[in-house]
Amino acid sequence: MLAKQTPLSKQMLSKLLQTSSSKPKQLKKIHALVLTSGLSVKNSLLTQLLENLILIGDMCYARQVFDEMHKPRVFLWNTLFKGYVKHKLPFESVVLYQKMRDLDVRPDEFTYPFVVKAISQLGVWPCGFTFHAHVVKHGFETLGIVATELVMMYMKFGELSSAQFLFESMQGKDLVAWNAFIAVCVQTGNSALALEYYYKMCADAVQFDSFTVVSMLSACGQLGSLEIGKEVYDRARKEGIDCNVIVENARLDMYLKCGSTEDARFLFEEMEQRNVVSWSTMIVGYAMNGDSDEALALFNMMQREGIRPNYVTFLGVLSACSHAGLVDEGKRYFSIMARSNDKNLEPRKEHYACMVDLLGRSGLLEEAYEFIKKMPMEPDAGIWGALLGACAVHRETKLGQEVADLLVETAPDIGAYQVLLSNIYAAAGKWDCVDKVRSKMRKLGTKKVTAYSSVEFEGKIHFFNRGDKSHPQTKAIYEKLEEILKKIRNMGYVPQTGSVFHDVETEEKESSLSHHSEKLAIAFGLINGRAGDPIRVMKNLRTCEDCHVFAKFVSRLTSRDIIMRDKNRFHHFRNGVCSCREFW
DNA sequence: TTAGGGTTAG
Repeated sequence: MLAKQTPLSKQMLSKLLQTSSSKPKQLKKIHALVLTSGLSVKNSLLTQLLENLILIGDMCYARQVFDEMHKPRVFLWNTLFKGYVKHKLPFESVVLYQKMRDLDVRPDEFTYPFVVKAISQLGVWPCGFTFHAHVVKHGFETLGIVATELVMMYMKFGELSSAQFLFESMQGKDLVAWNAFIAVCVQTGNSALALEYYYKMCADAVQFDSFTVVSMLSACGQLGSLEIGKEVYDRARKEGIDCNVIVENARLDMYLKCGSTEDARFLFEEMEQRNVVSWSTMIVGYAMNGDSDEALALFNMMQREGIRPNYVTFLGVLSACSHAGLVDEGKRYFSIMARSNDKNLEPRKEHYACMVDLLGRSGLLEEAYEFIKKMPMEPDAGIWGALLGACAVHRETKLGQEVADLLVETAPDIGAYQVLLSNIYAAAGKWDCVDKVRSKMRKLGTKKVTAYSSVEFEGKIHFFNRGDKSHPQTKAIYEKLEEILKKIRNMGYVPQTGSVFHDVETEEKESSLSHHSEKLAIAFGLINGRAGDPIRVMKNLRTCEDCHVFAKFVSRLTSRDIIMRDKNRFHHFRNGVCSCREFW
């Protein structure tokens, strides 16, 4: 198709570029033709080639082509920045920016949105500060789009107050700026702040749209606020906001994250349009809520309906197998992925982590270890963490220690792993080793996350820490707790002081065990909620064994369902039994 | 001829 020696006209080359836009080999040949064509319009052809290369993601080649250009204009620099952002190559962006400065090319209003986003991706805080200064120097700070990117950058760096300050001082914020801020709050785990700004937005009479609704539903899912979530959606409906499949998927997810599989299923059946995200959300949600049978049934139904699963769907399927201890099924699904010709279904690290979790939970620790060794990619902290978790469950001190040593190399500052290791030692009664881990954590300044639980009541979320006495109803809560403890002790409840899953916090005296955040939250729920309604408790960390036993007894004593979401999964307590069947 | 916002997983 490509003539070898005859020089081609610009039009022909341009046409060729259009038709070979996604064929790397062809692009290379055309590139050579452009260079030897002797045409005076090389830059416009190279621009076209550059765009094609960015499209197919060959950023190295794109950079090479860019470097061959004669004095590229700013928009070309911007095009390359855009490519780096798209393909998440922030470091290359910074290098390019430096080159731009060296060559005295003035960035324009379009440059900074890309560059600031690149810095967000890079995640190096001092860099963010420096780039903000550059933006100010070039006078682009007041530009809405740049300011929005800056706000998002600060938020992603965890600089909440700076982000808020910047956002507040933005003049003439439009809907997109509000949505961006609310979305980034949710993405960074600051859902309560997102809620606050949603109310502010309403107070400022800014009309929200479907983007706002999605972020809010997502925030409510994170917070476990079923009431607020329903309220936001109803309001959106009343105001005539278009509730497309993305909104409905977000609503599905909100229901599932609040532990209401009934609401989710009802909606799922009613939905006019369902895509792979809808199905995956349901499967993942069922797995999270401990209904593995339903998750797998849905997966089969999905295939019968000819919906192609994606890698998230398989994460849900594998996690369903893991929570139900279905080792053989898990292996079978994993091999379906491994054998698939679909490049998108190749098992990723997360799938390997799921398999390690599945094997490990079922006590097949050696097999899990072997599985890791045979992985085609370098195991990361998540993989070792899964094995360490399994070692904790099965009190495998020796392997646990080995894994912990490896983990310290991969992820030295993740407190959760240190806590797991110390739990392993504690369960084995090796208190001297426990002390060693603890003092190491202190020395390294490893932060442990403070545990808290929350309950939503009348559109407000009530938070509790361990031994919390700040709630207005403190007196009543503690009295209720004492009353229940007395009653369930008579039913046979014994505090589980030597729990495997005890967090650093549970290491305190037994008296503090009885004041764990989830117990306070349950007591609060018993005082305030309507009889017959389930009590929904959300916990930011994994729940401890004692609270698990406690909740079982309370559900039997009071005939109320307790739905507790911890960091990993749900526990639905009913009449003394937990849906997790002790498998967590 | 370019720029800011949304759903599943982590």
